[in-house]
Amino acid sequence: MNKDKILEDRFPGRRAALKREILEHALYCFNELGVEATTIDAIKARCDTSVGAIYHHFGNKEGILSTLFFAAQDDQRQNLEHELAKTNSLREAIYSIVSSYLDWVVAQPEWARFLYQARSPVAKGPFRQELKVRNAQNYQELKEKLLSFENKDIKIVQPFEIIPSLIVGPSENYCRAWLANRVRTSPRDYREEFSESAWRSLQR
Amino acid sequence: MNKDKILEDRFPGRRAALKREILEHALYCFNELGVEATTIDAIKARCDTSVGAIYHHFGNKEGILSTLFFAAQDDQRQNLEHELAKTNSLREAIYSIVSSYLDWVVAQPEWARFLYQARSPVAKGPFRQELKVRNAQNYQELKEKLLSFENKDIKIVQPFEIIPSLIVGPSENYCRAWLANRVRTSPRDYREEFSESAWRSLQR
DNA sequence: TCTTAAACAGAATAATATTCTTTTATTGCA
DNA sequence: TGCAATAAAAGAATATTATTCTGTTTAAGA
Repeated sequence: MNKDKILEDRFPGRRAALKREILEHALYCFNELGVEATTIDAIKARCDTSVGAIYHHFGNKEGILSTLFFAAQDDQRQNLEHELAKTNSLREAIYSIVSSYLDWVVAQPEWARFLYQARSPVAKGPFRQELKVRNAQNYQELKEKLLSFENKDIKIVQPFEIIPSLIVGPSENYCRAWLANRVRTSPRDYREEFSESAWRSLQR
Repeated sequence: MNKDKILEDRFPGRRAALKREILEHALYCFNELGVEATTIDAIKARCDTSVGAIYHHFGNKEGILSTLFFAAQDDQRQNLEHELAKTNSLREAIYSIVSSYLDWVVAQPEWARFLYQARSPVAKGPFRQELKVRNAQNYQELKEKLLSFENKDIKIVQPFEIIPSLIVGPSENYCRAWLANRVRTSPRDYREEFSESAWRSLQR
């Protein structure tokens, strides 16, 4: 299954089997019950282990949460990077960013749901610094990539800081709605619409 | 001060003074420490009251959270409704939605910050049904308003379910970034850019 | 095989949320 | 005004949950 790949890629081997097990069930609990309502006991019960094992691997609840969060974010970023590398124009890049975002959410709905709800706690918790660094890095890489394209013909909105919001804002908003069952249609079905709209929104 | 108006409008009178006091300080704690890390004791200490008083007014922690959440959401919605009522064309409506959103966030940064971080917990908690109903209502009203405008000349993207995401997605994304200090420039400074971009993104 | 470090278990403790009982203040009404 | 009746508030008692600690087992490398 695809879901497990995110964990197996990052915590490989027989030795980390329980670690992956705990993470998998913790993900389920966080999504099902919410972050605060998920107790260590509930996770323990679901994967039939001990508090000792959980605390050995993660230190505390925040540790489980952050491990999951960074694993998900990293997978999403890798996916984007991979798709973005193929592009050769700004227009292609926009399409690639939007499409890979929508595809990832649809392929990993549980991870995506978690990513949305865990951001705030992680941003406030003991790993906020790591989150900041990662965000800054991702932002820089994206900026360099996008600015590397020459644009003779087309005028793009200024300044750069609003551009990421214009590109992914609508897709993100729709994906949240989809994951919360407020809309039914899969985000993938709107790849064209969101890509083209993003592209139009950038031009001036 | 403006901040208090949200509470005074909804919990008026001398009798509710402590209730407002608790809410005000709880808002501060939730934003400062995060929802889960905020203890009843911390709130109690900050407004120099007793656990009995807190539980008398709100039942439990979730009650405080939900009361704050719905107060904020309601104020934001009222603001939008008020601005939207003045409009007479689709284009005006788009501008009004975007502008009132940006203005509200800038006017009430603490409430906006809270709204973003409290959505998930409320959606999972005992008030999820009320949240659902409110969302459905707001969605219906917006839909009716937007579809009420005739559009002879301009073709708009289909179907309707992606339109709200196209309109507010970018603004929302940017406001989040601003409240997290990832960007410096006030969202208000980009009223024109976000309004025009939204409008362009809708046309096909 | 032996040593060492990691993995795991579960009882003990600490922190936190919630309940319950009592006291005090406020309102509505005779 | 005075008198229920109800709401507000306090804080001790309890229940729930997170975390620590100590001991035991397991696996890897020498």
